[in-house]
Amino acid sequence: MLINIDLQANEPIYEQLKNQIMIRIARKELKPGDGLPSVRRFAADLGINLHTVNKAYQQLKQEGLILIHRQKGVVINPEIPSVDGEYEEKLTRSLRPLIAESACRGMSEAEFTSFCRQLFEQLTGEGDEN
Amino acid sequence: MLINIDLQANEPIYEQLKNQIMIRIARKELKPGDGLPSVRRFAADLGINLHTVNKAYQQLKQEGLILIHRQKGVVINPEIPSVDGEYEEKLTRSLRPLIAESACRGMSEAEFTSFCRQLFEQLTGEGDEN
Amino acid sequence: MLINIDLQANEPIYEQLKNQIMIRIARKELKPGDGLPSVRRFAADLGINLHTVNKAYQQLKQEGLILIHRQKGVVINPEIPSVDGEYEEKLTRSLRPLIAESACRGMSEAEFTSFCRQLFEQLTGEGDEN
Amino acid sequence: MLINIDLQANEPIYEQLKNQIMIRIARKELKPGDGLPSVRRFAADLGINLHTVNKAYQQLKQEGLILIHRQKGVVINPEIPSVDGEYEEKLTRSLRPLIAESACRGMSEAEFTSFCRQLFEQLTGEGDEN
DNA sequence: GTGGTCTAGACCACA
DNA sequence: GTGGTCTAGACCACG
Repeated sequence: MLINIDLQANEPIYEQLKNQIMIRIARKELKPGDGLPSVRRFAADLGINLHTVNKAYQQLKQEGLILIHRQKGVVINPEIPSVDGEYEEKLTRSLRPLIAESACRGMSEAEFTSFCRQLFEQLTGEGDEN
Repeated sequence: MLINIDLQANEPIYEQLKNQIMIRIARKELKPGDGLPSVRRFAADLGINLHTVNKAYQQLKQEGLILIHRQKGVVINPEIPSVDGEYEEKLTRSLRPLIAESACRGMSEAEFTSFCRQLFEQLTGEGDEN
Repeated sequence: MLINIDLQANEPIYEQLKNQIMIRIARKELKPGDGLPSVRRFAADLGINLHTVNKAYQQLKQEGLILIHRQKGVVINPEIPSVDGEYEEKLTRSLRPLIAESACRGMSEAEFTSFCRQLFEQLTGEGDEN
Repeated sequence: MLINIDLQANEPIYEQLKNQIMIRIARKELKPGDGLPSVRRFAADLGINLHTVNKAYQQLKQEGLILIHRQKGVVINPEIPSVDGEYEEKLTRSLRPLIAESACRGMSEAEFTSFCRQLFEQLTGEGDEN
């Protein structure tokens, strides 16, 4: 579990943690059923507070990406819920301002989607490195 | 200047303001050289704090989207700086977590880029719809 | 806002708080749009920690019962979401064990529903006292 | 004894066990005098900890639903105590928040009691369905 | 040992 | 002054 936390960043630590876990799931470095460290263990490893890890876990749990299992501890949900209307709405709200600013700066639709495609491949592709 | 501010949203008000102005620029409802209301005027119109409008303006200025003249007031920058490395970095940082979560939920690259394309068109095209 | 917190009870404090607020909404002592104290104020009044109040508020917000408003602070949601399938499921999960135990002890269906009816009236009825 | 334990659920395992046993009693699948597996046996069958089964049994015993004989093992109490004031109090404490939340969401008294009636029938009637 | 809860005290972004 | 975030340290229920 190589996770890099930037304590100086504006992004809250629990958000960084959430995002890096999601990236690892997308990249299949973390597979459904895989275990995650306990809050205490993870907090110690990362040098952050236990509550901060807990907050990240709680949110991932609520989004259906992980399960908090009474015996096995924390595991990646084997059945991550697929995209629904609610998620599309949320995604739209996040994406719209980014697209707007890019358009302001003269990016064309093709350039923007190509930029996304690149990032997507970079994130999920070459998954066999692990 | 029809601006909708949602005081309940998690998004800070100054961000909402920034985003809506950028959307209007992208949509060409606001064209280079067009004027924006004064801080005081805008704050009064929207029923929000003067400092909040000011914060949005300052950030838009720093990103090069608007110019603040001491006398002529606030205008859309006729020469909005195009995309540079710094902006691409910022965009990447924002986009990556969104892509990661979408990938986790089973969205394919094609679906994601198509989703973006749709939003892009909706935002820039047919600007008279809203 | 007369709220009684029992620090000795098994029920977590934030749950007690949540429940008492919901009871007051059901009883129309708190009406849509009414304000609730700030977390700090409420915590001081109740003699509990600010985070405990915050936890109760966050959960009420997520259930759609309150709004956390950027200016006005915390208010009762004017449009509390009505019962949906998800809520019915949750209600079923809570109710089933209670019904099962009551049935074990010989309560008939009529007795149980009558018991509920009484409680319901006691909770919502005589609402004009305020 | 088909018992389903959900290790991911928020509900403690011993509670799940207690509830499912009570449901089976209510449904007359378990009749007064019927035997239950020994703690060891049950724990092994369910793949859970021995202490967990024991905790469920102890609570059921204390509530008068089962008897634990040193020799004859565990049996359903032939004379389950009927509803008393203490139980009514406990039931009220559990029911009140559920009623309050339902009322908040616009459920009428009739709807709530009808919901309960349905659950009650489903639980006690037609016991051979599951 | 695990997560759940609570407390206390601190800093920051927002308005 | 408000909520949002983070830290630290503590106790308890659960398994």
